[in-house]
Amino acid sequence: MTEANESLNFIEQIIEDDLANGLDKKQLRFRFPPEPNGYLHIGHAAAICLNFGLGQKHSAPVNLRFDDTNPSKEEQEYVDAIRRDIQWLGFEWDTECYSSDYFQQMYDWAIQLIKNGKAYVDGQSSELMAEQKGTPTAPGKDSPHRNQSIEKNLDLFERMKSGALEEGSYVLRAKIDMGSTNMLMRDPIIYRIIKKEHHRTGGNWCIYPLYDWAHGESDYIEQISHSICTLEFKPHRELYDWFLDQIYDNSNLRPKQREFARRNLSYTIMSKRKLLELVQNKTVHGWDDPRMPTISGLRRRGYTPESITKFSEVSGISKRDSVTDVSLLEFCIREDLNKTATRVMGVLNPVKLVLTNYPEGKVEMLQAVNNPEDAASDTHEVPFSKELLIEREDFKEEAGNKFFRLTIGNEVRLKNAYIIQGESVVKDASGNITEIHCTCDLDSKSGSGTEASTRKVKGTLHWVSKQHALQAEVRVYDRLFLDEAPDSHEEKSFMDFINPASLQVIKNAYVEPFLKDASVQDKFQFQRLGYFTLDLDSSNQQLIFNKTVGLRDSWGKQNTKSAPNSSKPPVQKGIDQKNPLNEIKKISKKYTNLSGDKLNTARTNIAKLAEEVSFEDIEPLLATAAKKIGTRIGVTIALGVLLKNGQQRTENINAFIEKAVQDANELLSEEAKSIQ
RNA sequence: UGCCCGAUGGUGUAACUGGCAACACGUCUGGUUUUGGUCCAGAAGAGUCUAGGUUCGAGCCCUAGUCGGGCAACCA
Repeated sequence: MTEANESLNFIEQIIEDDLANGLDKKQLRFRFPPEPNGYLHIGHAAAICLNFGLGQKHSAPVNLRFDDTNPSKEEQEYVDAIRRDIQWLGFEWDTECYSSDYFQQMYDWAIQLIKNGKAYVDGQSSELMAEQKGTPTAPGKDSPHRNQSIEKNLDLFERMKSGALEEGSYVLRAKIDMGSTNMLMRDPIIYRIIKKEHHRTGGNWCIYPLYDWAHGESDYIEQISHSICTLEFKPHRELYDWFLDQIYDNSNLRPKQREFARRNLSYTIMSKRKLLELVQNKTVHGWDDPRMPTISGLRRRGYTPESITKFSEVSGISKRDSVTDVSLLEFCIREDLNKTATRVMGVLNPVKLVLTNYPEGKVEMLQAVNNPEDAASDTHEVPFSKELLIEREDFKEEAGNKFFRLTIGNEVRLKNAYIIQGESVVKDASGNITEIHCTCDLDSKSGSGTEASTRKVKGTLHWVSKQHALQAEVRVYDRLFLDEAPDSHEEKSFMDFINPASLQVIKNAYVEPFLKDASVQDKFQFQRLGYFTLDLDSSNQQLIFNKTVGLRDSWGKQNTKSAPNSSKPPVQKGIDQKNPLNEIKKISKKYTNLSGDKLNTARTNIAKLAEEVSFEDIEPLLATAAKKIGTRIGVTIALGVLLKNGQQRTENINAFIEKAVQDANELLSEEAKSIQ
């Protein structure tokens, strides 16, 4: 069961309450109900972790149910992708279900509804029905077919089912209340005719139930105790319950629907429809493009299941709409990969470095620790030679002393190797550096234990041996959108905010030969750069890495001038509240909650602030409601200061003080007496 | 001019169900470090949308308002 003081989110609380009120914990059962019309994304991960997490916590089964009631949008490809993603996240479902498996049962219940006079067939146009539906502020009008005979309804419904009627010509509607304040209760449609192959039932049916009819009834059939969905379904709950009322049998468990807020991530979108658009218009290369917020995109990018479940955990569950900063997700993957990723060296933007005093043709194999965070980790060998490649940004001919890298005349350490000193550069005709010449302190080899090897130098650079390095392609990703909430702008489309530089392909990066045998999805830390994952486009001939996420970079941060992805400066929203009167009010409001030192401090602060206010400021506060003790005390203290500074006593003041003196609150009356 | 949700540091969540607002991310210092990473130590940052009310005491309860979101698909 739960730990004593662990705080529960409101969904867990509801379950605890139900259990406390007599629900048998053996009856707990949850479900995750995706529609197979797209890939799962990081927002779904929240729902997956919630439902499966609840299952784990209570040892209760969780069904995976495909909500496949609309054959015009759903495909087997999506079913497969969804199954794969959930399994990859590490969750196991109890039963794999399909709403389509219940079509017959739902149909039978629909007949029952008709026979009970609770449903009717309507043959009006959708335009006409929409018109009759009214608006949120105006009630609807009854359909002319609302009261036609049960026999006629049965007959028409049978003809809908048999395929005798045209697609779109007739629907079955529940007979509820066209005047309801809830639009969903205004005789909602239960069945429509769709003459299209279904991915599971093929051509068996040409009528398909709508969400509201299918979902709750599926929950009931599966005996789901808690049907958890997102907030936009809140108004559906009334209908969910109404439908259940029609078919519910006392001997069964009655599911309940509860809603939580969907999770949004900054700088991306979470709508399956819009993600599909990105795929179809080729903005990205597919649902699993590493820039996509899909589970499969994140996986390909290099995110681990642990990082995603951790993200869901720390993000929490609530009922208010919010946008979680993508930096939290990045923190989660760095945290995981820091502990697990093998450290290697790779140079993305190479420049040649020659060690002038290192013997021509000599090759040394140096030892590199695989992961300093893991004491049990092994080492691997890295070849070292006279000609190396280093990162172009790691060298400047001259630089200030804040630059901890290579300059002419300065010493730096080559990671796992020697300390070197910059001597000279070779440039091409246009002045670009083509070679950097250095001398190497041959006594300073890492791990040799010599005095030279333990010398402190200002910086450490990563490098690869030019003749041994493997050429590799590296794909560097930036956020897909330039706006924090790209689909929140009414006047603009999310497409207007596409980041044109979201993908940078580096064709000629060089990595150490150790990576020759890396397999797809292997994750590495390229030291000083970030975490990289071998992409599935790799072959024996060509290594291709995805940059999963960079290392935290306090140096880069100082140097980038407010690029689009730098956070905005803190807003000084308190500035106009800093006026002394407001401060006094603020402090006063809480005055009676304080005691001891805090009380004294508050009193001193009010008195100090009072020096800066005039009686005109204070005067309106003399009328403060009797109950606002704190404010009255604050006013009294301030008044004391003003009087001391020569403020004339007025009738108002005297009346205020007199009333305060007589107040039951001691703090107040004492304060008032002192200035009486 | 309807109904239903929601409102706590920059962001996301807490607050033992009414007892002097906590955690994480982010930001900023300092220390350690053969990764400007990690790790360690510390700091700044909200008085809980507003106004009334109930209470000895309100972020939690009540009332009204403000702001944000949802609701008029034969989508889910």
